[in-house]
Amino acid sequence: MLRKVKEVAELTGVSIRTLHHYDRIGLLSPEHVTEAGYRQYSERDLETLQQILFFRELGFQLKQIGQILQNPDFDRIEALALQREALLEKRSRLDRMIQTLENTIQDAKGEIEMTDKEKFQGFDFTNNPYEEEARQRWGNEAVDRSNKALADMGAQGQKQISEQMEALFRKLAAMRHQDAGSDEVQQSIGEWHAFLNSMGHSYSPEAFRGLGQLYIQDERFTRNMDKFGDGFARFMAEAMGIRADRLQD
Amino acid sequence: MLRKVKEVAELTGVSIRTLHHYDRIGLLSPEHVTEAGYRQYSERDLETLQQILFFRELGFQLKQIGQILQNPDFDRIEALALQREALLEKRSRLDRMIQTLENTIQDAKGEIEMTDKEKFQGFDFTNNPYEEEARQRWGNEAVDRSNKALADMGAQGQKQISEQMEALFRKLAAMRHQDAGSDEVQQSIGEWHAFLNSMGHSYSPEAFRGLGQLYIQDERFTRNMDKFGDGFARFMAEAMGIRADRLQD
DNA sequence: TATAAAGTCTGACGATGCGTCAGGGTCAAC
DNA sequence: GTTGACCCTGACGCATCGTCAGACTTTATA
Repeated sequence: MLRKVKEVAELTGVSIRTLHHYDRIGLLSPEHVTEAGYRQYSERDLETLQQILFFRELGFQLKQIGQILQNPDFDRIEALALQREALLEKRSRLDRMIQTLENTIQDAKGEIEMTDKEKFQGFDFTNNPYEEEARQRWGNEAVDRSNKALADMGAQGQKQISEQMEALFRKLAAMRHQDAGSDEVQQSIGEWHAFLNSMGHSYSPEAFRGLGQLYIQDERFTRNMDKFGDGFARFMAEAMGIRADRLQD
Repeated sequence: MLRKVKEVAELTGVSIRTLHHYDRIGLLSPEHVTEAGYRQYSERDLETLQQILFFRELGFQLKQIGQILQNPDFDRIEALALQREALLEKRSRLDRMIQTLENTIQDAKGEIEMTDKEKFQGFDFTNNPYEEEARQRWGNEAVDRSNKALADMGAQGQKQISEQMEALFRKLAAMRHQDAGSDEVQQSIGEWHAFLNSMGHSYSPEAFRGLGQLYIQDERFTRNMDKFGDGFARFMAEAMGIRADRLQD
């Protein structure tokens, strides 16, 4: 069943102009177009649109959304699950804001006292929902560096991503005999997490740790990583928060 | 205690550039500026910034926020209370989205079936959080007309607001012998609500009805409105949803 | 106290995500 | 075959900052 723009617009709440725009930028081109150039949206197009709207709600940029959707191993159900987590997170941020607001009201009435910091709880407007967590865990510099690296990449014409990854891995591999908990290591791990997130993966802290598990449990990963040096996979896992005492020796 | 930009930025999570911007457009100019031109934000500035961020979170445009804040009878506590309501509303929208998402996951797995409409529940991206309610109650045309009128106003140089209000009142007054529930009257009431909302007041449906109460309970209002015709205040109250049987005769 | 490092300023240009015409074609119904 | 509702493609505009660049000020360090 095919629908024209107006119908889609009414059904979904986005404007016709928005649909045009998404078509133009290649984010969502209707499956069919009549000879006269009329857009005809299929059921699948609607699914895609729904995906787009979810990601948009989460603060992703349209360009990123496009990349995510056309990624060959994009798994819709997995994405939905991730979005669910992110929305829940967003809701708790809202809850914090509401709490802040209620406190502020009492503060304004002179009933309680608030520090300035408390007055802005819940107001972090980072694009990536997990970025703030990352900041708290690893400090701002690492995240900023990583963000900047990405910005430069986008700006100056797509310096190979794998190159960046490898560089980061080599850097980490060089530290593989240090304490996995050391500041230096943790900084780089932070960069790694931020890097993954900015690639559109959006790992929550737990998911990120889960990734660490994978590095040592799935031997395809292990083998690949150990190319960077013996025991590198284990080192990474440890650095990513997998407890050493849970690793079999 | 005065703070410089960086400190404020870190405290509140907004960028320095944003602070510059808000200064430039006159939305938030720091109370003090050093001889060298360094911005110095006072405690009150921070309060204002907090207000701004709340309104921003609610989707207000900076221009509107400016108007609201500099309105002489802007009551901070009242505003905070209104914001609280709006945030709660926003949260329930989020809840609806989460619900939609969870259903979609099941739908994708083939466990349940969803209509297309259901797949987009919670995705209305109107700027004014109450606009959708207004649309449901009074239909799109009235709201659109009102929005357009405002747009024109802004565009073509500030046709006097009071003029618009009066015109609308006169139009309503002309109908004051009709049934307050008639379509025609309700349309105009819809315009009135939308008009108030777009002025930055953001009346929820209940608050709007409360306003109706005011028209007949506070004699300053009553007197003023009855200038448009005898019994106009009562007519308005009724049209705004105050039940006739609660009016003393 | 001199110098470096960190912070700040003011332009100015750019990006994002559409809104909003204008001008013109298409479709369905009567 | 005319009307009215829809649709199309430009093209411009706008809000809200991001992102330099170039220059100045303040703070920390040696």
